[in-house]
Amino acid sequence: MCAMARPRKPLLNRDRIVETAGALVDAEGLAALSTRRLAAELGVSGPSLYNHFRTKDEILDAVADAVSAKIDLSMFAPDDPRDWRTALHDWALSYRAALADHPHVVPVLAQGPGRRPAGLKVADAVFGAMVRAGWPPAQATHIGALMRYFVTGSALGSFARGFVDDETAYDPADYPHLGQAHRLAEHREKVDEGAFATGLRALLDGLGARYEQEAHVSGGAET
Amino acid sequence: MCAMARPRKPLLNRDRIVETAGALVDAEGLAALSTRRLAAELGVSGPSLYNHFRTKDEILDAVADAVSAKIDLSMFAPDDPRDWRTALHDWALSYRAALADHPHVVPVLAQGPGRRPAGLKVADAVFGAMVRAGWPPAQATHIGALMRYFVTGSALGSFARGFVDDETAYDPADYPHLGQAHRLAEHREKVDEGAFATGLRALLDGLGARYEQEAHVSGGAET
DNA sequence: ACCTGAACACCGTTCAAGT
DNA sequence: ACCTGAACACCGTTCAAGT
Repeated sequence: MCAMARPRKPLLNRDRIVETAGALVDAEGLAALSTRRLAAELGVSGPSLYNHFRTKDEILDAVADAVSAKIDLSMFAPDDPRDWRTALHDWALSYRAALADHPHVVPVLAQGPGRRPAGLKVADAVFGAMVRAGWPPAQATHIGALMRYFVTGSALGSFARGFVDDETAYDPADYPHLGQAHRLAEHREKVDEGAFATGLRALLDGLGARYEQEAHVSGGAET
Repeated sequence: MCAMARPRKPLLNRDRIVETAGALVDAEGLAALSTRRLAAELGVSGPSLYNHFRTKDEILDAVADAVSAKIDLSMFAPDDPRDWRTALHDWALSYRAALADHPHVVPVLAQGPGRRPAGLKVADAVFGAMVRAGWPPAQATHIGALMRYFVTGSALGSFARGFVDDETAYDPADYPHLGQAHRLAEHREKVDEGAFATGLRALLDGLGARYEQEAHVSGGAET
């Protein structure tokens, strides 16, 4: 056959690597992503990847950022009609949906944006919108942070999936109130979505009360 | 020297393994925990660990459960005077403090209790207390879940640490509102604790409003 | 510039062998 | 029962060599 060294057309590029890595992580989890396995999937040898990324972690960062890029930020645009409360609500749903589609990537995203462009765009958009709505910068920072806590926490640890689907696992003598815990696995989605909806509503109600109470009169822009 | 095969007194036991593994993870992170490294730290050879744990993951589970065991649950005791709102608040602080002491273990804990006894005790206590306070079981389940989302989310991704301490990292053309983001690393703790306090307060205020609104009269089951 | 195979220093786990 | 060294099938990454 032809001697393999450098093809005239590159076999690899960053996009193809990120796409394949993402598919692998989605299908089999973070542990399945090894440079050798990924390279095999791409039809090249392991070290080839290092012509396009400096480390495996950089590949994983790019995969994570591709997930962040799917989060809807339109509600934070200056000319969007939604008030800050509705904007946060709609954003949280889109945020959670993006992570729920790629649960294995959540541990990476939960660590914060770092230098990932799409992750930074998200942080920038929510901060800017909250300040425009009248929140003091310190509070706007807190809101961005606490929303991330809640959304990534909910996406990372599906509550119901956190219990084992095995009746004998939860001895009533040890855990008097967990009699039905193994049943959680059955209606997993309902529990997770219910808990998320309840928490989001409580969070926004609580923030709303604080907003009104603390009289955010504007010296400049107003709602 | 003496031929090494089986000492009359076992060199290893589960507690010693878990303790050393926890110290290693705390000091150098999850990636530093390898069976060979851990064994070396314990003065034995790698395979010895398999006499006490079936897999490395089981060791990690035990390390995580030791962290859960440090969470204060006294506020959920039936004879404790604290109302449900105060109990949730105090519990959240203790919960977060336990995780903050062992940040590298949080990704494991965030996955849910599984079969870990201390993790299950936590879930059992909060669920029991919420039902006793008058919440319908479905809502009590949601409360346990959403509190875990928020606390693990906050412990997993320190918001401020999620940004890079490098002024050039955040180009104002790309992120118009992140001008001071690199400064977050400076007052890291203040930001993280402020965001946590703001979120916890909003969450409890929101739940409180819902509790009153939905008339949880005691004396029997309620919708 | 971009790919290769060989090599280095690691992994988790199994297993027969020792006491 | 509990530890050992050897072995298996893996890792991430470096590097000289090829085109």
